[in-house]
Amino acid sequence: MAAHSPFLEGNQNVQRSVLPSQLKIACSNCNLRELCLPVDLSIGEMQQLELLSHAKHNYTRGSYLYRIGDKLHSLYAIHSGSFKTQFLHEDGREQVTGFQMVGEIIGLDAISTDRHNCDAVALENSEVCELPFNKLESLSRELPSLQRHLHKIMSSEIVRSQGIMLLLGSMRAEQRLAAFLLNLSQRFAARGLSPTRFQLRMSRQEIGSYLGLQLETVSRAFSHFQDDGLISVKVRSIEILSLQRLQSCLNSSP
Amino acid sequence: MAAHSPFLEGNQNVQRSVLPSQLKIACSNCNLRELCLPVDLSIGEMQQLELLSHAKHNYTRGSYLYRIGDKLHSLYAIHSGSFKTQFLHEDGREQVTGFQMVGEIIGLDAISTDRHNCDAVALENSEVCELPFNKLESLSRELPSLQRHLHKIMSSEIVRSQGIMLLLGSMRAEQRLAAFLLNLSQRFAARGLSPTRFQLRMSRQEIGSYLGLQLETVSRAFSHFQDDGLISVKVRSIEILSLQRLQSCLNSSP
DNA sequence: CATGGATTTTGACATATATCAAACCGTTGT
DNA sequence: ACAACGGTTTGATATATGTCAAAATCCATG
Repeated sequence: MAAHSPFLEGNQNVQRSVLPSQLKIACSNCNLRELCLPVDLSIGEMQQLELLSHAKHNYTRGSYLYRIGDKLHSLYAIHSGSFKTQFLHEDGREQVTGFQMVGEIIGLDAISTDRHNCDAVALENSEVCELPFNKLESLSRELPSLQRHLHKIMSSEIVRSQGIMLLLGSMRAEQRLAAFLLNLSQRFAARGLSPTRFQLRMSRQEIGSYLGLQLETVSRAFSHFQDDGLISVKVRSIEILSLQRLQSCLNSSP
Repeated sequence: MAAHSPFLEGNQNVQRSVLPSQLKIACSNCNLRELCLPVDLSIGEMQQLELLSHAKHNYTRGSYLYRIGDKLHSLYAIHSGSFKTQFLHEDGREQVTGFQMVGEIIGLDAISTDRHNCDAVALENSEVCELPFNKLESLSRELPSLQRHLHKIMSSEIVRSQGIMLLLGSMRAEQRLAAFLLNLSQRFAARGLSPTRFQLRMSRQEIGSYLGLQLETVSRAFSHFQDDGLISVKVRSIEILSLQRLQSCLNSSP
């Protein structure tokens, strides 16, 4: 989706040198990548922001970060690990609406109603930084660049959803899976991780739910890609052998 | 989706009485329903907000409010008429991502990249109020309730998209159409218009694109609902005969 | 009021994906 | 090491929806 700029990363101290046009920082206690990186803040402002996110919490695989109906207190910046968000259908079935990884912000769904509209579940043991939403709002009233960036994050989420609507509405199984893998690839790349070899932290079931497919169809699509030499999968480990050829899967006509 | 509260509507003058807890207003030159209604503003603040939206523009059926790639200048409050938003696929096909009607805000997709990520096309002759985004941002820095509400509007859009993901990912043709009609019904109801008799301003093709179906499938679903006595359709005119029975279509298992 | 083009409906058929079922792993715990 | 269990793969079949084609209807225009 959105192009990511290169960045520095680390867990060193708070003080950073301010680089010419783009402030490159990593928060002392949390990689607030999404929230901080493109924002052009002074060091003093950064410190204010960091004060926001003093609380870091751990979540074990399968535990809930929040549940449908929970009151909105905070947004969360994922410091390590990953989550899924899911709607719960009246009739019991669930639909995965997204997978979130390191550096992404989770919880935006709750702002409209003051209550969370989906569940967020840890896919592995994970750490999140809590960003009390009231404080975020008041700080963004003082810092126009933070305000703008908060708006951008929300708008990105809208654009992301629209991309998935496109995927669900007009792509077939293998195109969907290709799009999904390429999206993961880009997100790993943007974090300086390998864009071709990574772990799938979610089950075939969850991938299927996200892509509007049955788990068997997902499995078959994986097998097919493998037979065609596009990827090499071993259950949860995947290597993309040709990003280019995978990309060309997206442009098949019907 | 979100519950709508009752409201007053009209094109009278600016001055309004402030009701106990909820300010109920209609802007003098634009029904900024989405933007104003749930916001608890003083009359002075209201006037500031109205100053924002002095520009009202007309769009004829089929004309573009904005196009993919256009620079973000403003959000738009629909004063009359309706629009569709659509993505354009690389390979030329388009996917409708939403239909917007009176009182709704359009343009939120552009904030993330400073450029519009979809086309917005008038479905009929329509009027919009322009809300320069810079002014909206600076005003919302001064007015916390406006800020909060702007956030809510964006978040609602996120939740709306997630609802459509659910629809596209796990409902079949007739369930999708039922959900679509019920959603329209609610939105008409919230505007004080008939929830059971209204015009469909979009083609079967556009409905299909939005619902991830072919136009023939949409047409067949309409016919089927009609045969079952749930609705009465005559091309673009529809009457819902039993909201309740239509609603029960949503809960069929597979 | 008649004509022509676009939209919608209906039909027959093809196909992608769902569904059901069984076999195959990989992991966990005893 | 073995058993037990959940997740995954693979196979056979069913079905909802897509596709193609023709007829019917609507709507704009002269």
